[in-house]
Amino acid sequence: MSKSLDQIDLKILQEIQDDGRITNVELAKRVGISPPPCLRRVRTLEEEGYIKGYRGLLDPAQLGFDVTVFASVHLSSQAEADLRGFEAFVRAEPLVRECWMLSGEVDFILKCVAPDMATFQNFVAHLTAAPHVRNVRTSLVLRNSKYAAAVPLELKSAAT
Amino acid sequence: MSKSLDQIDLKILQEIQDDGRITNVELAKRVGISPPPCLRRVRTLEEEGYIKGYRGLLDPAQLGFDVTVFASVHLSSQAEADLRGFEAFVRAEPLVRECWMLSGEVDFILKCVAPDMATFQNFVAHLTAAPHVRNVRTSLVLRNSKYAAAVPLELKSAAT
DNA sequence: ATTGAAATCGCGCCACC
DNA sequence: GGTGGCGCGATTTCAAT
Repeated sequence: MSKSLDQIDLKILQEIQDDGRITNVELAKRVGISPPPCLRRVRTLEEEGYIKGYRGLLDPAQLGFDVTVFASVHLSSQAEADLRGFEAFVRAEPLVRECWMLSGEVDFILKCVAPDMATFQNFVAHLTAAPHVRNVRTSLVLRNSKYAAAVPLELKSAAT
Repeated sequence: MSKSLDQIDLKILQEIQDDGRITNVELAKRVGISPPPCLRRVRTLEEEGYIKGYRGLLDPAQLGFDVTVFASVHLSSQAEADLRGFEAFVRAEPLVRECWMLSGEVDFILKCVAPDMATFQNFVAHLTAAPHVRNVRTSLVLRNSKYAAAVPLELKSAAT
């Protein structure tokens, strides 16, 4: 299915990660090939799963979502079925934007976004009452210091 | 600068957040207006800062970045200058993809991505030695349970 | 087998109503 | 907010290496 990527593929991924709306013509110019093979490479990268999708980045604060909170959740059970149950719960909760299962003392970390504190507190009440939730610790985000794209491709560009 | 958004604007933002490469023609069809005014709205939303950019989403695991870690960092100083200094440090570190300043007992939470554990551990050594870093606690991500777009616009679509 | 060149087709984007 | 139209980019076909 997926073979090795050459330098051109890596450059394509880097450009697309940086600007999801770059035109194929411009992309081809930047990576040093002509548009048709460039487009074929992009399609292949999409099909093979390197590119999972494209998103517009919205500004939560400007849209009235002033409250961002990280929540650490500890469950009373680590049985796979219970973990799956908790994942289903957070997937159904619009306020939860990201959920990561962790090793160590905390089982899950949630990134939550809400229009105001009251809405968030109401959600925390639901969260605390969810099955097998033993402990919830929340930390309010004061400000975002860095928000880079998901993959540090520059670490790989150097390698062959 | 920014006024209130109507239902059409919200629908546009939702579609763009979901698919950053949607064509203007398709977008116009979905929100129920013709392409030219639709494009004008998008440009306005971009200029006013509701849309901050567009990104392709890459799959870290498929690209050989198998290690995702959340790091909690506690500083020995909360002076603004020292906070800014720490922010400058993480912005220069490719492994750090996100950094959030928090209220409560932890000062910062970092989302880090690395190709392997050795690379990450090497980074932690640098991090621990950074100015005013008192304490670092790391949690390895076992799996990602949810990764939604940044803003839960569906919470606002209902409102007028 | 993969690239690049040419040609077609649809979209982005500007005019104006 | 809608209509019309021009030019560019996306996409396919095909020749060439």
